[in-house]
Amino acid sequence: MLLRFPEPYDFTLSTERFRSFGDDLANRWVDDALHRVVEGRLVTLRAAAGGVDVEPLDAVTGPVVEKLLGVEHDLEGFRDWARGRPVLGELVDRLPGLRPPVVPDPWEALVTSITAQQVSLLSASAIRSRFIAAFGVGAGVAHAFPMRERVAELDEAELVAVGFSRPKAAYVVGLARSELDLEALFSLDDADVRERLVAIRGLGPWTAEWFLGRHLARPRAWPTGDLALRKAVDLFYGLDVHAVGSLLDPFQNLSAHYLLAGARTP
DNA sequence: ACCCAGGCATTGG
DNA sequence: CCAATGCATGGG
Repeated sequence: MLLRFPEPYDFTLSTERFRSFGDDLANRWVDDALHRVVEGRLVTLRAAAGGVDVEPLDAVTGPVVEKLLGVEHDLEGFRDWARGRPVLGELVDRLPGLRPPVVPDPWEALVTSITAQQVSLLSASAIRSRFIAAFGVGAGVAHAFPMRERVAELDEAELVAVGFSRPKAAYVVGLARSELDLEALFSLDDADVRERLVAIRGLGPWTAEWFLGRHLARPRAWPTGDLALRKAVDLFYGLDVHAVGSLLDPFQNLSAHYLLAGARTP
């Protein structure tokens, strides 16, 4: 069934991330389609004229898929704002229809970020897939991301066995066992979200900022510590990432995604 | 055999 | 308070 997005929307461009950095078993790119488990059922997303072909599309999968595909981003506002600007004006023209995907689940977003700390995204996705294969429930070509409750019961050694460093294994198990209500974070403002996250061991400024950007889709998220973003900012502006952040207000989040995508495909 | 890759906590000055 | 260090894997 067709899920429509306002034009311009380019599914293939928007999902390029999954292909260039390695998908994982919970977000699997096979046969020109993205596969993900939603409430125990396999859902398949494929490019289609006018939007995305989603199978099955119903009251349960619809909202998750819309969130996954970045429905919360104010892409129209961003494009209007970018028009006539030196760098982003050119990037929105060069990358029409790029609507960055969002991690639909907060627990998955945080664990995914922990796996990606310091190491290459390719290496992170390899480790993550072994983790998902071991502790997530399979449903055809994809697996559900391992549940927080399950991970809370694991021994750290079980995570080390799939490739986590010892510190990261402790971070993930500690987060799972923590009192933090991840679903409640969406009602807090950006500063309070950062504060709550950074208070947990293993979640630093970089992870908190990508949580704002990639899970909550907050417009001002701007991960200044991100190595790739620093390089992209230097490439396009020749300026420090902090200085550029204020120039991009209030569209830092979409700007970051466009700068990163633009730097990848010159 | 190196070195780097979309961090973070811990330790030592 | 800032600099140095360990971490584990995948790719070059």
